[in-house]
Amino acid sequence: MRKPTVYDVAQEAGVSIATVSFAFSKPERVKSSTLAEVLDAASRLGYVPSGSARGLARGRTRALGLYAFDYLLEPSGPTPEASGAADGRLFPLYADEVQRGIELECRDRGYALMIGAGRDAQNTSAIVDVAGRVDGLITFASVAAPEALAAVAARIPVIELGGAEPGSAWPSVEVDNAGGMRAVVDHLVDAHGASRLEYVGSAGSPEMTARLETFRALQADRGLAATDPVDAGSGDARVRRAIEARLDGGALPDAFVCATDQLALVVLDALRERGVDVPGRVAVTGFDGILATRLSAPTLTTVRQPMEEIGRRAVRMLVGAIERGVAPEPSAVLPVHLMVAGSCGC
Amino acid sequence: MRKPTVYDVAQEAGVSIATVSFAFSKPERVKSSTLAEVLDAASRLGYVPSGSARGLARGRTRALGLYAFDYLLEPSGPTPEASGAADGRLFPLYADEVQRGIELECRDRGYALMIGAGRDAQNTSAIVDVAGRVDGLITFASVAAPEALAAVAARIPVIELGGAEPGSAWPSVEVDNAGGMRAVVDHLVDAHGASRLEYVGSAGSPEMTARLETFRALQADRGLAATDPVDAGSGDARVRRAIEARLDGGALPDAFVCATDQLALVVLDALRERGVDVPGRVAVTGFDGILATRLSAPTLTTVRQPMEEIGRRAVRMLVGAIERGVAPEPSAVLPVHLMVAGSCGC
DNA sequence: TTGAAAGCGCTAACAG
DNA sequence: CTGTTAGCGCTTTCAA
Repeated sequence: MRKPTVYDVAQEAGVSIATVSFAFSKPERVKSSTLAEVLDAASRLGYVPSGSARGLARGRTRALGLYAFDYLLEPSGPTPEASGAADGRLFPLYADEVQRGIELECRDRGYALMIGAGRDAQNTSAIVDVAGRVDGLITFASVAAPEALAAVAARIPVIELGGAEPGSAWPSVEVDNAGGMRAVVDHLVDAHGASRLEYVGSAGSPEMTARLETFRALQADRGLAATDPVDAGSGDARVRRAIEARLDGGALPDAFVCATDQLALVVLDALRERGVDVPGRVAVTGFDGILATRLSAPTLTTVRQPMEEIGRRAVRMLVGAIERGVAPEPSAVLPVHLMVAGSCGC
Repeated sequence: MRKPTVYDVAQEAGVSIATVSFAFSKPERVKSSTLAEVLDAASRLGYVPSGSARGLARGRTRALGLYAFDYLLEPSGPTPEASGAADGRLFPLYADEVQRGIELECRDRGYALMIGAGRDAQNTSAIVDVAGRVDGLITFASVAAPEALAAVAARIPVIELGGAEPGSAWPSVEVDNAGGMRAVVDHLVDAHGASRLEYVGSAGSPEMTARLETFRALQADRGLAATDPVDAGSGDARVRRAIEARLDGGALPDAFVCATDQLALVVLDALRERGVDVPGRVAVTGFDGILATRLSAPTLTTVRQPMEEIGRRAVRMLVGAIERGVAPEPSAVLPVHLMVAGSCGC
């Protein structure tokens, strides 16, 4: 007597399977006495409707998918030294905050959230696998192979967080990276008189590219000396080495403008190890506004993204498209805010 | 030409649907040239297999479910005053850390995770809804109606985090609440000579009950004066009021032993508002070991639970049961560690 | 208001 | 190695 189905419930209640189905999906269409009998029979049997069968028959699942980073490949968060604690990922990072927004909005809209993550970033089958189970998919920029995403986007609405490649058939939710970078550079130059700025970061996603390009354009616009960006690569080692090199060569800029908070925290830590005063001798800025920036010493001047709202917005766009049966609305660009703190000299 | 199916792919590749199916599920059983043709046809068409159909036919979904708290009903985290910041849920809480462990282990095991949360805690249909879509379900203690859980547990393996009611047909993953509470009380009494201890917390879940009962038993065993627990209820107001009352009456205990870190942070904050020195005039202890305890002033002495491991263990138990087709192994009890910090006087 | 019956897209015997 | 053929459990016209 395993796994009772509509047939079992129907038999138990002395009705047809159609009535059982109606009893659950459109209770108002069933005579109330019949309804009661069906519900009673169902609970007596411990009936649990099959989501798969329902999804197949309906053609919709009322679930959204999130294809996330492969955590293990991610940096483990602010370095222990920088955060003063021994564990790995102590503070919530950008992706965690965004995911939280997604979870909340899904709950609000009555959708379940299916989280999938492949072991290797460009794994086509993993993303297709989660796509096959949901009515709409959210993915972080540049974690899925574009061809796989294209196939998925042809079937269900897709939203890429942090900017889709230009020309993509699906929209994105991103922030005003250029505006944020401009606010940082303007502040550094206008309020603190900095002129030699060095960028720390690397390309790899539309967001990172936008930040770097904007930084370069600003240097040019303002007639500041162009500088080679410190390529962060993956892991902290390269950044630390680059900082060491600057120190040994005696060539410290007025400020390190970092592409992310995590990088900025590494820079801060590398500088502290060498006893370099921040912001006295060099300023440091971040980008994202994760919690750890408020707890570092000095606190980190950064650009705060509305992370929870990014997630919520993506869900709203998806649900709107799904329920109206249309393509999702065009990409959204959310505003950012400069948060001045100790690391720039304020 | 919407949503290509196995039939479309089969036609495009000139084979039968069975071959298409095999090409995806058991590639080694298909001649490699045929396999190539099928895969090629599939990608040409942008084929995305239907998870619903697959789940229905296979009888398994390779997804696990997590029925979470309804976040909005939750306290919004350490109070802003206590954490010194303006936002709501700034720090990851117990449930967040556990969820993280679940996500990681699911990813490691190749399972997708389906997250569901009802608007009202005892909502039977919401949990049954997620249960119908997955091969195994994890839920936090006391968030789901026992009858609903029982029905679900009769179909798929279920694990309750934080202790199932005695006599439940499903296992739980919990921690050594008694041992943790004993460590706290022993430390307070033996290392700090405290004798008048007041408990802050309330019942409501097996874990909370275990902590309170142990506290009482310890008071009795050690011949300490029995005290009425401060019933925390929901929200901080009652706790704050209780603290006020103690202060106004001049009757401060030697220590407030709190059932959770969040409560302890509220107590800490209420005491600070009144200028009461902690630990000078009264000690305070928590339970859980969330991040915020390391950042409060003073830092909080607490009992650290292996939160990530709790989540991981639950997933492992579930997957083991699913893949071996047996009932899950019996409940697991994980160890805890006393973390002495500033709030007890150390 | 209820029932009969035709799928939804895929898997897995079982044949060939 | 590949094709035929039943289902898997539910929804949803269309009739009654």
